[in-house]
Amino acid sequence: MRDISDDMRERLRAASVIFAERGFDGTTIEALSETTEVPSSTLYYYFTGKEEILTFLLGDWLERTSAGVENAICGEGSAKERLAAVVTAQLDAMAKDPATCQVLLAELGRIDRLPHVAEAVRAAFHAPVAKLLADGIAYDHFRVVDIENATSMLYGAVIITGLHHVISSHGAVPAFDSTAVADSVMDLVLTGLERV
Amino acid sequence: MRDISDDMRERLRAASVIFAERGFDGTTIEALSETTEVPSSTLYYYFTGKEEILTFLLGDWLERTSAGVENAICGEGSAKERLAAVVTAQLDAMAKDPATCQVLLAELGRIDRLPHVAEAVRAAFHAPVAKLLADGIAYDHFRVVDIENATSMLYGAVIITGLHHVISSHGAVPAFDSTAVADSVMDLVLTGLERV
Amino acid sequence: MRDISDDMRERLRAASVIFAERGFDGTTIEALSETTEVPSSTLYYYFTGKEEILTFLLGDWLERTSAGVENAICGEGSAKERLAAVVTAQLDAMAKDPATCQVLLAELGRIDRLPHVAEAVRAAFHAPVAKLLADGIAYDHFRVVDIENATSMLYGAVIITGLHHVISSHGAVPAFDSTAVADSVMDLVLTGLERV
Amino acid sequence: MRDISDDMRERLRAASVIFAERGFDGTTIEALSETTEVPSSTLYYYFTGKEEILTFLLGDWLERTSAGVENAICGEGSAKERLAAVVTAQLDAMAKDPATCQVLLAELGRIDRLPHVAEAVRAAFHAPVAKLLADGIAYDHFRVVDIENATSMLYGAVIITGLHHVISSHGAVPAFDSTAVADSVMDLVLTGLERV
DNA sequence: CATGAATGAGCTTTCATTCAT
DNA sequence: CATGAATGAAAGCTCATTCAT
Repeated sequence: MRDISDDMRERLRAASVIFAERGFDGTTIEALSETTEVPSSTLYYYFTGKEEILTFLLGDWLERTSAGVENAICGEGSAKERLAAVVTAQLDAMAKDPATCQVLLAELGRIDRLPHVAEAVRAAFHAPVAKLLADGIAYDHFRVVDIENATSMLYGAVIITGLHHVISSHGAVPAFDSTAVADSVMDLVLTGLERV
Repeated sequence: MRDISDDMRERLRAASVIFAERGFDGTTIEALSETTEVPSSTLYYYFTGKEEILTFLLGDWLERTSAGVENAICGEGSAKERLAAVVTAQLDAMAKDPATCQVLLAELGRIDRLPHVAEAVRAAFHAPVAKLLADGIAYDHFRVVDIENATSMLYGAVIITGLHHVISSHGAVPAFDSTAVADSVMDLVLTGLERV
Repeated sequence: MRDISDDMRERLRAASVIFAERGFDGTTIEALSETTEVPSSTLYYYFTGKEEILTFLLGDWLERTSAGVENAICGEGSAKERLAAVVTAQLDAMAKDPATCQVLLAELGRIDRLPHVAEAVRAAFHAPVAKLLADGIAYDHFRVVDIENATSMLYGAVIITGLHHVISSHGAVPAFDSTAVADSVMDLVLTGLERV
Repeated sequence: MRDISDDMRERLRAASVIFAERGFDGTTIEALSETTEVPSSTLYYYFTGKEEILTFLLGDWLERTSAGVENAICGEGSAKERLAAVVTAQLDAMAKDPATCQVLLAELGRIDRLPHVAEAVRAAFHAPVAKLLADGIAYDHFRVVDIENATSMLYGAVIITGLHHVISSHGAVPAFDSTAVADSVMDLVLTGLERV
């Protein structure tokens, strides 16, 4: 993958929408070429193939997401507050770029074949949550739970709820109010369903 | 789709594995033909195409899952107990047929294009949970929460956690201990993270 | 080809229309099966294949046409009168069964590969005309012309004019007034264009 | 259809022969590819399919034929002389490119599905003849006849006679002496059969 | 005798990818 | 550096045909 000029980066944004609408295999290079107005052979000049374009788009988004999450995790506050900030950052990234987030989730099944992306997802979604759960337990703010399961559950709750709102939004940007959804998520996650 | 003989139904089971390994688009009819030992033209005799085969497999599994869930929801016990039973039934279906469940989740992004399947997923996963949440709130066993979000979260928590264990199991059947995972899920969902 | 029962013969009539509408290759056995309400494997029981069905239909029609033409040629009257009767008989056969006649002409290009049919066409169209031309010249009723060319021309004039009317008729039966068209054809053929 | 380079145009000539030998449906893209030495995917790059290749070939020939006919019709001389010139031009085009002309006639039955070609046939064959018949009648050189029928007859006489000679010639180029055949045709058409 | 079930053979079509310019 | 032109490879799909019953 060659260095991507800012202009090219800009044009490529539109490619996410095509991937989101048609899926990876349903998307032809020609379609990407038409949408981005970059000749297909030029796409090949910059990328080694369709998969690398996908990787680039996902990587770009995950990088930005990671940055936001990183920010949240390093902030002040208790584990609980920082966890809320992390979830908000994750949902915010989804709300702001619904197309890319939809692609990511649609291609979850393919992600094992894209180790670079899998690692970035781990870095942006799993790792911060796992860390804060551990911190919270260590500092006695959280109950002692199975961290592995809890991380999966939180990851699942966040992305599926986010995806639900992304799909319901039919392409609006931002797709939903990330703070409100994050509050709703955190409320359940922290307090649980049960009336005590 | 013609009537599927029992023999055919049996052979088709193997197709799920191929779909799980390679994804829908990565799976060729020829591959299904080789795996099932049914000539590709015979597959076309029974199904209109690859998509109908996928629909059949998912439908088959979702039907069985629905049956288990239906059973759980109709049982005795409080909303809380029945919710636990539902989650256990869902995770149990996943553990017992990891390949099909993996296919389903890998193709979540495509599911809008398969309305029949989308409806079956709703019937097997969303609807029962939404109903029990409403019941639990009505009978004052659960706190008042946003049912839409809570349903998405629970759905996400269950399937992503299940999927996590399915993938970790590398093809073992059953893929994981569904009761143990269900307990873990229910613990967090009912009580929440926060130490009180 | 086995003996065709009258019932079968009756049902097969409808097949001409399909051949006429879709052409030989565009017609599937399944389409013939549906139209005739004879199962495709039963068609194979009676015929060796699609081509034999076509041959049967054309042969059937050509036989009837030949019978009419034979009648005309054997009748009383001068070569001129009998030629008119032949042309009328040919056009009449076309008008009465426009579908089959359209198939015949659409498949003219294939006819060399169906020697049996080619021979029947010769018997029903060329030979009678050639014979009457020779007779007419011999009896000094006709000018001396190149019989080969004149036969082709007359054949072409008759079938193309007939086809023109068949196509214009859009499926009506009879497709046109064969006597009127025959008069028109004979007028030109006998007298020529030139004002003398 | 993309712009066809001269080289491509040259290679495509050979395709007519295949179409003539095997008919449209009997001709596979692969056969065209082998004959023209153009890879089948390249054929698809230039044409949308087999039908467009046929259309191109027929269009090419009809254009040239039309040019010759146009020339004849615009020439000096009486309607009679110009009609003879038109018929000669038509037969000459057939003699010079027997393969394409054979394809055209073999696919006459399909021509309604190729409106562009049907129109070109009309322009090259019917229209000029109809016009000259009308002219000849108007200037009192021809008897008053039904122009519609007479045009069909003349069209039929010309193409069927031409086709007869094309088939008899077994691929020789030119396939026959167009002037001689045209004379023969015109003799009959102008003077008629009847001895007066 | 007639037919439902099954399939071998093969064609059209698409597309990722290359490369000369 | 960027791209228009070209193509190899492979997939989906159709259908004529067979045969056990």
